[in-house]
Amino acid sequence: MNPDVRVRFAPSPTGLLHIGGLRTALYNYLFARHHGGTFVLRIEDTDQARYVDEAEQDILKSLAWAGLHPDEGPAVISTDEKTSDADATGGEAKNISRIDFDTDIENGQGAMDGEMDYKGTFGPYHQSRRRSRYSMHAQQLVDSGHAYYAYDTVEEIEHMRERLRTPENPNPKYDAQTRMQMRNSLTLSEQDLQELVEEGAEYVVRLKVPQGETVPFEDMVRGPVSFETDELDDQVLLKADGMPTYHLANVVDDHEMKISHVIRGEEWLSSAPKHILLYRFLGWEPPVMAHLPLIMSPSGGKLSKRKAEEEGIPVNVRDYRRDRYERDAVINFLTLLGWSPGDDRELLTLEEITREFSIGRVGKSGAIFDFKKLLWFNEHYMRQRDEGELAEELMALIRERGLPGKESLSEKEQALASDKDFLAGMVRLLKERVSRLPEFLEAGGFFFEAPAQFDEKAVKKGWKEDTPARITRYRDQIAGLDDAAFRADELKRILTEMVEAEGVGFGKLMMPLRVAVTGAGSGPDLFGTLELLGRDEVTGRLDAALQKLG
RNA sequence: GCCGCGUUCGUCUAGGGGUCUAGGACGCCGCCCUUUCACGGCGGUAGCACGGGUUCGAAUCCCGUACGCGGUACCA
Repeated sequence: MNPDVRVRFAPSPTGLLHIGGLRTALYNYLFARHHGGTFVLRIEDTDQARYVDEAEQDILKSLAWAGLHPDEGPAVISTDEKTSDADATGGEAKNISRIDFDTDIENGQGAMDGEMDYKGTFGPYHQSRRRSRYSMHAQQLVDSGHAYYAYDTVEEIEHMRERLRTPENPNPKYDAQTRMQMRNSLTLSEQDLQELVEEGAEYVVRLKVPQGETVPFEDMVRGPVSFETDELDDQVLLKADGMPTYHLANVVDDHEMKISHVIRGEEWLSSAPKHILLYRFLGWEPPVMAHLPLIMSPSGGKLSKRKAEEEGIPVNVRDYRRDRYERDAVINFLTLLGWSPGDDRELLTLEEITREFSIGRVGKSGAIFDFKKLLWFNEHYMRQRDEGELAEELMALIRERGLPGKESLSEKEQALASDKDFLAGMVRLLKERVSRLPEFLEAGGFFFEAPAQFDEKAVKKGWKEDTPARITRYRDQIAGLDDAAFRADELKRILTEMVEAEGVGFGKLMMPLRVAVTGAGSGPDLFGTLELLGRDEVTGRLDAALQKLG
């Protein structure tokens, strides 16, 4: 147990939580829990232009759904959604403190104005509320000669790039070579500078990257990595709107929040040297870094929203929540996308994973999102669950979105949809045949309503001239059964007796019976289905089918 | 273009010089079970990117090539 281990998940509220983001959060969580450390959630809302209002709530809810409860960070505000609080390791909730930030409310962002609930004492956990710290440290960097003010407009920078752009160098940098040709505190005269300040000209603060240095560091996933400073550009640290860029904010916050390990996606690897430089110039000890391999789309490349959707993969965690994926399945699947316990085990609980997790066993190469495998995990965990529980979820699902392909529910459907025993019966019959909860409704539509049409192929194959007579005889037999006798085994007994007496195969009667009652040529156990439907419903459907099919 | 990172069955991976004629899982195919379809059981298919080294011996170490991915913003 190492209480000094402090990690953070630091999403930007520019959109709904991405499934790849969830994995990053998961690995941070696992690392923290494994070491008995602290899992911090920090909101990196420094990009005003891309801020999405609902994003933060979505992040909070998605993490809660996944069972990854931060020890520190913004508290979940609305609790309208059913979430499982079962934290596998029973991570005790730390005290919730109500903090009032007088100096940091300078940039109120609507609902985030004023007081806010945070867990933990290193807050505020919104970067937009920590502005004064960034400008203070930016100033410190300027004073120590490691950063400078730049007054170039975006147009001027673009002109510089255009001027210098060649086929060999398509993206000229603002660096040691070019900065002396630009308008900044390194090139402008004292007087010009003074004037600019007086007229309140917009400026940014840029990192003054030293020349000819090698920045080596040890990555927990990749081992030794190094970059040349000549390849880096003079990264903007403080934007013209006064907000810090990710690079500054992330370094300042990680230091102030005593983050010991930075575990993030590989897309950050190339900016790691800039961060190392910042730590050095600020006189701080950098945290240990770990860059996780990316999750890839089946067609290659980062699993982007567009790509994923083209390939039928849900990307937003919200999609998984909405379609009632099993939490354990998603976690199990995501865990194994880049990590393995080192042996043949694949079905692992959060508790087991937490116990055994180590960054050392994280792979180095990108992992393609194998949707079919996720489905396999989902089936596994779903089938393990209690039928009554699944029935209740189905009930909620129907209440939320009705039945597939239906505008509204009839009175009868309404009644069935709120009959837990009926739904549990459906679950029992369909459990082994569906991959996701909503599929119960798709595969079991006939439980709610008699078939409007009959599968053509099945009719052609099973409905012969002598069929109606046989169906009628069976119908009449079971119509005489009282409620207690209308049971699967009895219904089967009767049918068996009948086909044996007639000297024909079982399917001769079973098949058309299935078509008549369910409309399809295949499906769940027929006799269980008949029992669940009940005598009156079954005989009614048989009468209707006899009429329609002749 | 430049920089960085990576490369074991279609996919996720085990493997860290000999025990590898490379193991598991998903997928796919076949067989069995069976009232259909599933589930389940059994079996099968398929891989060390390529080329050089090092070594008695390389999937494992080194170099190069190819390919892939990421970065190259006043986005994160």
